[in-house]
Amino acid sequence: MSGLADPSFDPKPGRAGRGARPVDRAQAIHQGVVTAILEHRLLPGTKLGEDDLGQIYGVSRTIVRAALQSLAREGIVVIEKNRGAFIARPTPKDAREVFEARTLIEPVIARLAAARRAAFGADLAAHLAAERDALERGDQRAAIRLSGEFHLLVAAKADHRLYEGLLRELVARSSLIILLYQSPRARVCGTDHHEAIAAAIEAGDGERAADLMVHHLDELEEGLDLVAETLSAAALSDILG
Amino acid sequence: MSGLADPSFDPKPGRAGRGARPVDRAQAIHQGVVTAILEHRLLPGTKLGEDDLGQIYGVSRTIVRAALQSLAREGIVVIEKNRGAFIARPTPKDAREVFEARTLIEPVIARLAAARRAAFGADLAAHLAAERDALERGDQRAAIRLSGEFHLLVAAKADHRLYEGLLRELVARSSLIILLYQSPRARVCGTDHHEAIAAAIEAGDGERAADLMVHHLDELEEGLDLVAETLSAAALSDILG
DNA sequence: CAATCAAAAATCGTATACAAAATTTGCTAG
DNA sequence: CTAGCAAATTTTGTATACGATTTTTGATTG
Repeated sequence: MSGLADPSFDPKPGRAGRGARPVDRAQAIHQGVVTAILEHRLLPGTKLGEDDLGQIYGVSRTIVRAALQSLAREGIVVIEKNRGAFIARPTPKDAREVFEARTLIEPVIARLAAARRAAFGADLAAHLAAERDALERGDQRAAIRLSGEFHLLVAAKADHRLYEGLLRELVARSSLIILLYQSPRARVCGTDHHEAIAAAIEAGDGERAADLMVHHLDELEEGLDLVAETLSAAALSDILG
Repeated sequence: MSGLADPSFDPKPGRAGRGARPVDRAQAIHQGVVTAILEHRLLPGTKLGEDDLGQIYGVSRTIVRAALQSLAREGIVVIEKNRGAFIARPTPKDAREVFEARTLIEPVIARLAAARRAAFGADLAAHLAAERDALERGDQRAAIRLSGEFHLLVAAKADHRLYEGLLRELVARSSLIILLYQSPRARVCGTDHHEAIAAAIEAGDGERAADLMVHHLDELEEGLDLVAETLSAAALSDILG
């Protein structure tokens, strides 16, 4: 039906026509696509046809267009003139830039979160429990998504809107990067790092939290194989050759 | 005709109907608004009516809408449901966040630029000349805009797309912040700081460039009066009371 | 049988039409 | 003269229509 891969495309099924709140439909589509990316259900290169999305969400192309443009500005979707919208394929350079930015910003976020730990509920603990649970249940998709959302949760606690919004974008892009470049040997990220970071934050030890965060990100990046210059286009012929 | 202030609204006049390249019209509107903000011709709170902009640029509301959504995502325009789009009014907290982010990112950018100084033309020198010239001519608007563009020029030299795009957003927001909060005593920024930074970059001294950049930003921020909690809404009644 | 090219189908870009909401205007009453 | 309310106007939200571009299909030819 669409582009390179079709991972049984179905972000946020059956959510249409609810009476609760007719919130911004474009936002709903945006959210649905991002979640699908976070769960590795939408793969890089997948085409997002305007009519397709419109039909899935029961809205006109006008709304879909707004959502796609929004996604494009975040760099997780690429719009090619007169050709359509596709899930982005970050290049190795993109990947390095994203991780460099995260390594710069996230320790700062961790410090801020640690400084405001009074405002915490049991949110962090609850999240970690959910992460562990998904891992034990073998729910790979939820585990991957939750792993990314941990970072966003910390950012939310830091009470810094700008950093939070920026990180949201970076995490989504990271998801695509990991999907494209994670080397075979790299193990699925456990919750150990997250738990250690959470502990430092809740102890109010900002420096330690920041250090652990940097270490965590470095290890994540080391698990990538960013030499494959064009895994992108070459892959298909390699697989089937 | 429109909102709070109407600074003889006219971003990019008479540029329509050129034959050169019928590039993305939404991009043109975006650019026009940003430039107007950089030149302090568009003031915070100004309403950007869809029909108004459409008429000015000779396009339908569809295009205008795309541009406004793009501007809104960058935080320099606020869209209120069923009320329209307005130039944003950054709060003091917004202002602090923006400057904190700039203080975090720009020294890194300066280091990157210094490391790649081989790729420089005489761009930096030419820009500084333009800045000086505008200042001597007394062209306040050009001077303010060029001052912001200096930072973007350095970022462009750093060859880091992500940081460059992010800084573009931060600089535009800074322009609004300065307009809203610059304390009366703060002198108009001269070119001294920029010249020193440029010199360090061209000498390949990344550390010095980074230090100077931080110092420059700190001084910029110190020139702001961020205590006025609601200069925004209160101002009008204060002025006329 | 492979390659080329033209017609057909699908998809995007943009303008416009209509409904919903907010703002403005103008009238009336106190 | 001011306050409050209702009609009229303006403006935004969304769907749809139509032209332009790209992609696909299928036939034709070397």
